[in-house]
Formats: sequence, C-alpha cells, structure tokens
Amino acid sequence: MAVDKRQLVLETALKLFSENGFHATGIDKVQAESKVSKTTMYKYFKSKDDLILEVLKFRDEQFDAWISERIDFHCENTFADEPVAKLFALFEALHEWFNCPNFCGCNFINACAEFNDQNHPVHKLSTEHKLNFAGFIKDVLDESGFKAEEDFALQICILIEGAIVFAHTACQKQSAKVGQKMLRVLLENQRQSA
Amino acid sequence: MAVDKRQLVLETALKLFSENGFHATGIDKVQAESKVSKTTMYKYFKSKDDLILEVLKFRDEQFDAWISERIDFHCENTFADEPVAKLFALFEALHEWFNCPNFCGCNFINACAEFNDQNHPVHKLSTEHKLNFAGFIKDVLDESGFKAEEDFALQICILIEGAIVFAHTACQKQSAKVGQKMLRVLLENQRQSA
DNA sequence: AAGAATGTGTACAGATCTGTTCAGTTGCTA
DNA sequence: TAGCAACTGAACAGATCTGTACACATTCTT
Repeated sequence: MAVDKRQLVLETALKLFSENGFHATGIDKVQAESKVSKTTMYKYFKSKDDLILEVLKFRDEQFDAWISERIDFHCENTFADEPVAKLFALFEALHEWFNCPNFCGCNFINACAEFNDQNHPVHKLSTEHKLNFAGFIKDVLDESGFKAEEDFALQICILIEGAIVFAHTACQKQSAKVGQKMLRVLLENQRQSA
Repeated sequence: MAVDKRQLVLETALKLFSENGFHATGIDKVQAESKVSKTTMYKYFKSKDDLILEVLKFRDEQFDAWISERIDFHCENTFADEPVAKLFALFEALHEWFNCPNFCGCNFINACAEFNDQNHPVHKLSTEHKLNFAGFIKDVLDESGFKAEEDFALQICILIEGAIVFAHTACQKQSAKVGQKMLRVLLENQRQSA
C-alpha cells in the first residue's frame, strides 16, 4: 500500500475536528479532504462516533510522544539545576504548543465540551486521558525523588489545564510562562514544609 | 404578557446548549422545549448564531450576579480573617458550582471549543467574558489593598480555569478545594516578597 | 368595540447530514 | 497471467437541519 489510508483519515479528521469541532465537521468533509473514498472510510470506521474515538486515541498517543520528546529536549538545554527539571521543561513545551499558529486548545477538553454526558464513550476517553496525564505528572515527581503532598500532582494538573484554557479562550499566549512561575512558588512551598 | 417569551427561549436554549453543545442542539429542540412558536423565536433572534450570542450574553450576566452573591454569602460566614477574603469565598462558590448535579463546565470555554476561530463573534464574546473576569479579580485584589505582582490576577485566573476544567473533564469535584489551597500558597508568597 | 401587536401551528423549501449500495478499477501476489 | 483484496466514484435513502410563509388566534390599548 502506497499510503496507509486509515492513518490518512485519522490525521485529516484530527485536523478538521480540531479546527471546526466534532459536530460541525461532516463525514463528507473528512472524505473530501483526505481524498479517501467514503466506502474505504466506513470500512475502517464503522460510524462517525467510532471515528471520533479513534481520532482521540491517536491524538492521545501523538501528544504523549510529542510532550515526552519536548520535555527531554528542554531538560538537556536548560533547567538542569531546578528541583524537578522535567516539570519546568513541561511548561516550556506548553509554551511552544500555545504559540503554534494552529493551536486549537486541548482536543480532550474540547471533546468534553461537545460530549457533556459523563457516560458517553468520548467523554470517558477524555477523562481517562486527563487522569493518565495526572499519573504521568505523579511519576515525574516520584522519579525525581521530590517529596510532596498527596495531591500535589493534581495541583500541577490544575495549573496546566488552566494555562491551556487561558491560552485558548482568553488568547493569553504567555500563560505557560505564568504557569511556570506559579510552579516555582508551589515547589518552593512544598520543600519548605517537608 | 404572561411570561417573557424571549427570556423563556434564552433560558431553555442555555440549558440545552449547556447539556448537548451548540451544534448538536437544533433550533427545533429549543422550540419544542420552550413551547414558543418558531415564528416568535425568529422574531426575537434572527438566526441560530444570533441566539447563541444572546444566550452567552445572558449567561455572562447570570454568572456575574450569581458569583457576586455567593462571594458575599461566604465572606459573611467565613474567611473573615484571610488576606483576601473574597478570593477564598470565590473558590468556595466554585466548589458549589462544580457539585451542582447539572454542572456542565464553563459555557464560554465550551463555546470556544466549538467556535475555534478567534474572529468568530462567539469566540470573541467568550474571550471578552474571560478578560472581564480577570478584571474582576484585579478589582478584588485592588479593593483589598493587597500588593502583588502585575500578573497576579492572571495567575488566579489560571487557577480558576484549571479547577473548572479539571472538575469537568477529569470529574475531580474537589478541584476547587485544591485550587483554594494553591491560592493560599500563592498569596503567602506574594506577601513575603512584598 | 376596534385596531395593533403579539403569538400559534403547520407546512414547506432547500440544504446538509450519516450511512449504504454497487458496479467498476487498481495493484499486489502466487 | 489469473485471482484477490483494496479502493474508487457516484448515486441514493432517510433523517435532520435552518429559515420562511401564511392563515389564524389571542391579548392589550385606546
């Protein structure tokens, strides 16, 4: 096969869903833009809801890979002597993300906006993504040997989500830098009370 | 007039848009649920986009009134000796909000998810709402005579947005309490460096 | 009581949406 | 070269969407 048609549809759909939303993007538009026939699309994805789910699973993997790569990159270059270097690097990565020309906010936050029902598969998948990310933050803290309160990973997550949303809705592109500053204060406070 | 039909449509539409999203909610459903004839609806709102804008303007006023009332309520009862009592009361109000049975996240965050284009009137109105709220936080800080960094109001906003999003997408209903704890740390840090 | 304003109910146009069908084409493999 | 799997393109069904039209009913004001 010259190109992986399934992957082509996933990538096109991710772009269109990000830019225009899930409900506002028709299957026909995904078909037209991906230049894959409708028959093939429905061979790989049995319905639009199924496509949305698969797009989000793909985005989950893509984002994880991207953020890990960027964290490693920024750790090498800076923040070597910060208490939890990877967290500072994470906010540096967020800054890059927010300032991409095609930044559309977080796909999972956006998905929950459109699929508000907590029992809907799309909402559940998004919740799972967020909790996995909280787990990732916890791992970063544990690996660095940083001693902190039980809910400290949750605190960092709130910081991250807030920065994402404020960058998107209020168009405050510097919010990752603000978040990074808040991170420093919160880390310092944990160290003092340890 | 027995009831204000326009207001009836606004309230019904707000409920449906909140629960199901803007694109997923049809005009017909708003009409059926509000029991106002379609003709009347189109008399007051010249299009669906217009209705969405008016619903968000209504929500803006409703939310402002509600949050102000709850802040006053909680200030009277508790937090009297906290540095910026109103901010602590604000997070108490957020906690109430998140634990409402019909909590659907923030309508303006959700609106930006569906109307991603920054030049779209709906996105612009949402941005305006968020910036006005940031102004409100700044006023609260100024009124209390609290001396802080230039971007401290922005920091508090990031905290609030993060708590809202994490309560909604990750279903962490206690995130307002976590945010309140973070607020205390951030306030203390500002006082120390003043 | 008359007229103006407001509201109702329904049918409709035209567009768009998801999902299916099917005959034909392409390209890989044995 | 024959067979098979993958893919195409276009038409179609049926539902749903926004927005309009129109004849009629209700309510308020003067």
